[in-house]
Amino acid sequence: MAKVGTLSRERVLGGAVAVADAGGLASLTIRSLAQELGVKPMSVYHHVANKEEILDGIVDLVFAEMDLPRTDGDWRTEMHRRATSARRVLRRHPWAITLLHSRTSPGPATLRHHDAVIGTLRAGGFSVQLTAHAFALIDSYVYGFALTESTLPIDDPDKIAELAESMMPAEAAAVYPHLVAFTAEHVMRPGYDFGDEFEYGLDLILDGLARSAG
Amino acid sequence: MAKVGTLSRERVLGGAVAVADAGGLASLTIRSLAQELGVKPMSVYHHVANKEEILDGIVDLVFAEMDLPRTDGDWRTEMHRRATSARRVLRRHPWAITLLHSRTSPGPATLRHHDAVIGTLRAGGFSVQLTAHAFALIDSYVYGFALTESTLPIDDPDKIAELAESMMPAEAAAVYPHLVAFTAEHVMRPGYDFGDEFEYGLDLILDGLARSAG
DNA sequence: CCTGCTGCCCGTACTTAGTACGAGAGGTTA
DNA sequence: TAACCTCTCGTACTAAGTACGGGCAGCAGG
Repeated sequence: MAKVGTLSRERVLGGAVAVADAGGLASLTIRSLAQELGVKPMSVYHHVANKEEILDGIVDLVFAEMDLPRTDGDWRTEMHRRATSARRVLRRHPWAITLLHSRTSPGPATLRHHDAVIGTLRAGGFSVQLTAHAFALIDSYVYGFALTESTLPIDDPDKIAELAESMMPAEAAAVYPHLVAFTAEHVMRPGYDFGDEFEYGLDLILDGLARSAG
Repeated sequence: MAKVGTLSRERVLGGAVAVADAGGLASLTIRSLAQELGVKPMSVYHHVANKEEILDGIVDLVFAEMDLPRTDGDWRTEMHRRATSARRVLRRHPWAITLLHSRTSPGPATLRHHDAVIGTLRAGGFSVQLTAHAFALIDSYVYGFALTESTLPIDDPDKIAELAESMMPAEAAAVYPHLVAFTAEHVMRPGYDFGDEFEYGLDLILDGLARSAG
């Protein structure tokens, strides 16, 4: 698509994010990436060793987009802000959610992010033990929520009712009575938005942690 | 590997789970699956339409392994049991976690599972609204935790310290002070096991829900 | 007992993807 | 000007999904 100046590692990774955003992780191939960058496939390999390195690189780019909590701020405010930001970023790059966790070589932005989270909790008076609890709990929730959310046809609540209906033929009511009733009474109501659940869970978790932190 | 009798959809899906368990999702190819089943690649296609259908199928097999909550039991006990079971199953089949959420056509075991969860919450006195909250919260936590856990070199806590050390060169202490300190004070302690965090978070969440349920 | 149908298995081959190898173009330095 | 980099790309090999059609085995009806 856009071809400006020379290739570089930054342009390669930026292009990779653009391709993944546009067509999902599966559409990110060396060839599609090269086309996006206006070069031939093998040119890419002068800036990254292999595709793995591209994946590691875009994961770090995604982490870089998330707000860092401030160590000197109120822990609860900061945790809430960073969780909300993380979720927003993962909504923008749904492909990143599974990728984040399949990579084992974290980049600098990733490490900086975790450092800030731990630092904020410790500064907020959390013991090492409680920091570990909070870290695991909040992260699991945020990623898990994003993961669940990513499978829904986002940005179009109307589609959800449609989808739900197609998944639930009439016979289903006999076999899955609770699921069908729940869908009818809640999911298919106008104004339903799964994303609204995020705040509830996050607040419940932060309340629980606040109680433990004393 | 094992060749007994004729091929069938069941044997195909069972073989696919075995291959994925042994070598990860990436190792599951039509060719590797055929070899596991003792047949040639194209034979598989007489029992499933394509690879997508295999993926949908093994997701449903995984759901089938999880304990169902009992509608007539105490909601808290049942939710705890099913969350623990789900986590255990996902530990056994780590490849399933991301797969669960990339599939959009749920099978019967999947639907039955969700039906039982919703039914148990409603029977436990949860309003429709609160059921939605609880469902999203618990599931997000369980899947998110499993996702995080799946990236660790499981079943070998000693390896974790080693890994942590390799990820943290000496210079890192200056750039990521909190992360390095936390790792030294907590992660690298003998007896550390990330999996232990699961109970803490689950109890905190169930406590919070119990408070809301009144 | 033969004929033909049907279900299952497989041989062949096409397509897409990652990427090794090495050539060549252009600029830089000695 | 010659040796050297740096970057790009042409060619081609390998692995994977799977379309297409052939062949075989077992069963049904004549």
